[in-house]
Amino acid sequence: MAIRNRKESGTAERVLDIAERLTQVRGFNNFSYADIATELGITKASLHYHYPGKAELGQALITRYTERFDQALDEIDRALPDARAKLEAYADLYAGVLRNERMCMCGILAAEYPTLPATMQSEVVRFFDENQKWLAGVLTEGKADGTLSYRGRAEDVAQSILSTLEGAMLVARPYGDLARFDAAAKQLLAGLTP
Amino acid sequence: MAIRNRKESGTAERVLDIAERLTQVRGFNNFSYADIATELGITKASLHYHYPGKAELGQALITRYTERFDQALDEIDRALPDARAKLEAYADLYAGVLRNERMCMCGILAAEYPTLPATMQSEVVRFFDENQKWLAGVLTEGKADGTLSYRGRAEDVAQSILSTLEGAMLVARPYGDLARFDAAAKQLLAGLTP
DNA sequence: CGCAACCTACCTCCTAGTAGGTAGACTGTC
DNA sequence: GACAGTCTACCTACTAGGAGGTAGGTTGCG
Repeated sequence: MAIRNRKESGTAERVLDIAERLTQVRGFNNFSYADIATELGITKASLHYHYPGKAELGQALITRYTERFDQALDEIDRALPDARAKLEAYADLYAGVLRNERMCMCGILAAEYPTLPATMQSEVVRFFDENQKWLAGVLTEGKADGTLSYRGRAEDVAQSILSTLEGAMLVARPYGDLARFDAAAKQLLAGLTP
Repeated sequence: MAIRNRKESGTAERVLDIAERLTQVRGFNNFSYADIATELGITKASLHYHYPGKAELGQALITRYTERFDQALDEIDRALPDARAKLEAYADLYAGVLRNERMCMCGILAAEYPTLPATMQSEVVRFFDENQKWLAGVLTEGKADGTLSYRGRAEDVAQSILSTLEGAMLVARPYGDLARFDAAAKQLLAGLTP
């Protein structure tokens, strides 16, 4: 296959790479088309060719992010034996984002939520929903295989886990301190240990 | 005392009221001097009389917020008998903010952290530090009076509690669902029950 | 008077977005 | 194989509007 996959090497995708980083570091409202254009070495007008408006760019951003996250969850499901190991890998997914001095994209978009275009808002909620669904599945599995223990509905515990990890990222970033995140994650896991 | 406390009824304070609400709903970068001026019925130029720049306004915002939060913590300390009740009241402090469809100010500022003026950045960290210090005190007290139980250092658990509550607010807001926050808070408390 | 608290009238810079054009690669037809 | 038409990916040059901020004047009160 000599045909280059445009999706992986083309300008449109490189725009997303830059916009993704800027969003995760500064937030969706705190970078401009000019920032991307300068970094890419093209003009603002060319950006509008690829993404007619910032709303469309934003939607493409979340869609790709969610897809990749889903893939990562699939890989965890395939690679790891028990529910507890899956949960640890999930927390490490978040730690990895923080290691790059970024915040979870949907976490930062949640902070900006009321200012986002409607299309982006529903995608953010969908991201959280999917994560919680996956987590609830892992929790149910963990109760069955005996590697996890909790009281109440799996859905509620899943919400709580998601909240804790998003919050831990949020608070850890101003400190620039990964240990801070790890402490919260460890505490979380400890609370689910049989 | 016929002397009206300017700090409580004057324009400067009303500016802070509006800026505070706008910050907690939309973020510090997502409102303008014009927004405040329009709502207050004065001109932008007058705002600059009270707060020379947005950085100064922002600092005044955090300072007042932190002061009030500290007062609330003092009241909890005075009014409530045991550590567990204090912790519940602390979580309810957050729920109250969410009930007003707001996010914790320092939580939303943490999301915007890299874009904030340096003076505001250190105030945000100070807010978190003070909260964690207070929480660590309550946790130590709870271990002594037998109303709370946890493993590891009180400081680490305090970090974890703060993260969970901030995260629960962050995630609950897009859903406009207070129950979502309560579920996470309840889960948190359950994990600290002896 | 003197000062606090406002005002009008501006400025500069940055924002997303648009209009219209172009080089060059691709495609279909004779 | 050549030419016409079309498409992709960019460009220059521009717009309206909004951001924070400033200079200097006015008003009313102790």
